[in-house]
Amino acid sequence: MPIRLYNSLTGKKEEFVPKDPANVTMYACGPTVYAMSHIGHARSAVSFDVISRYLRYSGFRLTYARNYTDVDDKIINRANEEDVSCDELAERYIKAFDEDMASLGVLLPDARPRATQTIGRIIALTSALIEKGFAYASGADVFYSVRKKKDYGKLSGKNIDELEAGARVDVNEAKADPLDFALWKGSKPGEPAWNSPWGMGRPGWHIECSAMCMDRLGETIDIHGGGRDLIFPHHENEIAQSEAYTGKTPFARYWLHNGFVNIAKEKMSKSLGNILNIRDALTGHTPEAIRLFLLSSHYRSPIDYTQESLKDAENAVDRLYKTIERVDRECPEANGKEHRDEQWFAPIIEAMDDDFNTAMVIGLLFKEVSLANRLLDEGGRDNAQELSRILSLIKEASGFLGVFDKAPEDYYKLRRAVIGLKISPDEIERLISERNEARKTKDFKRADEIRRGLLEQGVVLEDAPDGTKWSA
RNA sequence: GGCGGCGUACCCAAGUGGUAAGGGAGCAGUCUGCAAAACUGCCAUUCAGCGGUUCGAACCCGCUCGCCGCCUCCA
Repeated sequence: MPIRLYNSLTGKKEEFVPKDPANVTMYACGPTVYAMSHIGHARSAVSFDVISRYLRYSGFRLTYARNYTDVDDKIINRANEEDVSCDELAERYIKAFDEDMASLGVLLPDARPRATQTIGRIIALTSALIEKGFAYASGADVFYSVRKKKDYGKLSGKNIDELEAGARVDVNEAKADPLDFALWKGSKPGEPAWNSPWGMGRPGWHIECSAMCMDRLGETIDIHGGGRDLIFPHHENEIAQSEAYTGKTPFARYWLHNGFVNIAKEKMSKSLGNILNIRDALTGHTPEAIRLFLLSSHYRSPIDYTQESLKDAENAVDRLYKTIERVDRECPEANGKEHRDEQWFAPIIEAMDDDFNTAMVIGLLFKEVSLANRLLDEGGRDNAQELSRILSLIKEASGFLGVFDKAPEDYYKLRRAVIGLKISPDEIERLISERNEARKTKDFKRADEIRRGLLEQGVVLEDAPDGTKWSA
């Protein structure tokens, strides 16, 4: 079964046929590093992380690049506000972004180019576009002329005349046409600047991605991704300038765009003050819960972040690890045996092949979790074969989902740290013994008192046939 | 105004032509000293509404209503 994916360029789900299956290329737009990254950045990164993992899982040899845009108006403004250099500011937020991604289990892309390290290529591209007649210098600025390429608008479905009528574009006398966009901007004193044929200056917004992309992956790539909002103007402009430069169409064979994360049904925005940083989301929740939350909907759908939806994800992760732990305990012989069964795994592959339908995969996994518990209730050891199959299945899927890949005890350790459990495991064990003494002498009042006390501190007790278990 | 998307149970969410996955919540039962967890059963004759195509539609077409995104920086 081939992979099918939704291509924003054609508006259809298409079979994925890479240019060269032995060397698949993917580029995802990374953050502009001027502030802490938020849950929306996390969604984009997690989506393309899963896609890259799955392409590799499917047998493609993939080169995946994700950039940092580290020169930009917003960075300059912020750096001025804080009275630090642009480099220092960018460096700080690149580091923070990397840390956030690592905690969410996002693997490092093969290449992580920075705009400021690709200036030579940007200048070369800009010069070439002028030579080819697609761009023009105006003072110290260089603009791309959108009307020069007749298929401008093919990604976003816009046409130039309607955009013109929209009149929401800024008026700039230096431009021949209000819709033209800057490839190169002459810099004011104090701004980051590089020497160029047009004087000291810096790149415009869209050109850096074309440059980094070509630099790392070549003139035609297989997959180009990013958030939905980048379709216009960013990706539209990337297509225009790249195709004008190379003369090759298409620049990217498949365009993939992830949906937004809304906060309680509202778009995150500075004016609403509802931007949820990854770090804030990470206090009080395990990274795995956040990742599961993000993967519980299809990557193209909008999702709504609420306290409750996170709690749901948290419960689901707990349920899964609790079940794995139970299998380990009640049927140890199920563990360790690799039991890859194509037949049983087929529905999961089918779901992933269908435009990376992680929500479906998660549904299928939880069906297996229910089955595992039922088998254990019926007498685990008789079902070792079946249980080991389920364990293998979860392990296999966790490889590309990036969740459910820990040992249960590691997960619980992390969870205790996240919720800030004050009481020590030793103290808990001591109280459990005390309670079990009380239970033996039928002093249930005392026993319940201890249980209630622990519950108030976030510790839940379970009296199982083979002893009392606790969890946070 | 232009372009695009969405509307599936109390909540979240798959399913896109063959008769409604999964999770959470809730209710009842098994187990338990009581709980918790797990399991079992119940919980959408129906997929915003109305028409149409079809042997058959949540899935295709048309219209209506509602919500949202992009068109300006944005993941």
